[in-house]
Amino acid sequence: MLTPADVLRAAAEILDEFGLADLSMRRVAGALGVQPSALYTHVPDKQTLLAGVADLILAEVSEPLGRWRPAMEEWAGDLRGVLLAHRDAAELVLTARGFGLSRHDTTRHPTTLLAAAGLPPAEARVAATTVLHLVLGQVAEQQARQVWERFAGPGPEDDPGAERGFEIGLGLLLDGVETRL
Amino acid sequence: MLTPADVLRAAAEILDEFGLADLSMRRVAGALGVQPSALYTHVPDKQTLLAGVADLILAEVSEPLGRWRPAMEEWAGDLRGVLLAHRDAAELVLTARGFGLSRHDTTRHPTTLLAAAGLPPAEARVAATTVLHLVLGQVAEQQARQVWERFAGPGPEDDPGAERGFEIGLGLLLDGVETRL
DNA sequence: GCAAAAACCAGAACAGTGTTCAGGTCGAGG
DNA sequence: CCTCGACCTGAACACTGTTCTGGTTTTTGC
Repeated sequence: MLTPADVLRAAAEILDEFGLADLSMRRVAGALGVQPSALYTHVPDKQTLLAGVADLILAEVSEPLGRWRPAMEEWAGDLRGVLLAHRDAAELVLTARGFGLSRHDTTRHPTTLLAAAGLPPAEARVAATTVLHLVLGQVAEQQARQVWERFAGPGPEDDPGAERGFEIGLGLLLDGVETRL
Repeated sequence: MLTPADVLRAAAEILDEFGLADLSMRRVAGALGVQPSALYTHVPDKQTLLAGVADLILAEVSEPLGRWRPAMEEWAGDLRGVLLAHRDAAELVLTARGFGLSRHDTTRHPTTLLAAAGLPPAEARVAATTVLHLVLGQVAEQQARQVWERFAGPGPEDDPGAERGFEIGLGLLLDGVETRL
């Protein structure tokens, strides 16, 4: 017998192994040894399935405490690491947020972190989502390059310039936050 | 007789009118009074078509000059306005950048702007792409909400909070740039 | 001017997609 | 016991992007 959690897990494994483009309902069904139509007893449609997988991934990022700046740096770095650890994760999260049926409130923790540091609530919320967009944008671009390199690339070079760029961009934004305190 | 520009224009019109989800090759062909297979004489595949439409949209944003900060604010605001003027434009540009076959170098102008202001070239490039990601992320989220509101929403409320959030986020980032000068 | 080549388009087809629907099987509740 | 509901199969629908065969038209080379 199948459960919604089984379907989610199977979809997440297919995502990691074959990527978002090859994540079809038929493939998920095949991995579970079942007919495609059987999935719809546990999942309303593909969009909510994808949103569930996105939430599953986002649940992996930790919620560090302490002084606001190192905590924010750690949170952003952890988010980046989690996204990079799953194939096409950034694009998935972006589109899942687009569907609007993601249960995971990604900006909750960083918002409280910045608000506790003394930033006005409205600015804290905006700053948190800005950090999120920065990370999502950078990782999406990096993973898109990885897709392209899967066709013609020589090997999986880790591209340290990407991490350096991430740190610089995040530093700029957090410096801007610091002027507001 | 058809030209590649005709196909691009038709695709752009369908995007504005029906959205990215309904932008199919068959629909573009239908709008041009032609069979779907006829498109492939002028366009190699759908991905490059979408990239071309994205470039068409991005070509609309102006390249203001002058003191770096107001110029950056104007550029970012113009980019946001152009993206908001075309349905699903943010998602389109994000995925088109993902394909990597977009001819338009979106960050060229803001990078030179910041470099001319005295920012080190590496930081200038990163800061420019960070602003781009900020705008793309915010607009993508806003347009995703618009898609959802097309089903259940009462009317197209313009949501001034989104523009306010954009200004705050951009201000934070540019303040961070200012500390680097 | 004429033959050869290229460009252009129609129509059918292929393999695949998400989703729905009519049956059938099986375990739990009244 | 027997019904009801959950669960799954298998077939089907309406699409999608793309390719191939063929025919027509235009351009090119001599």
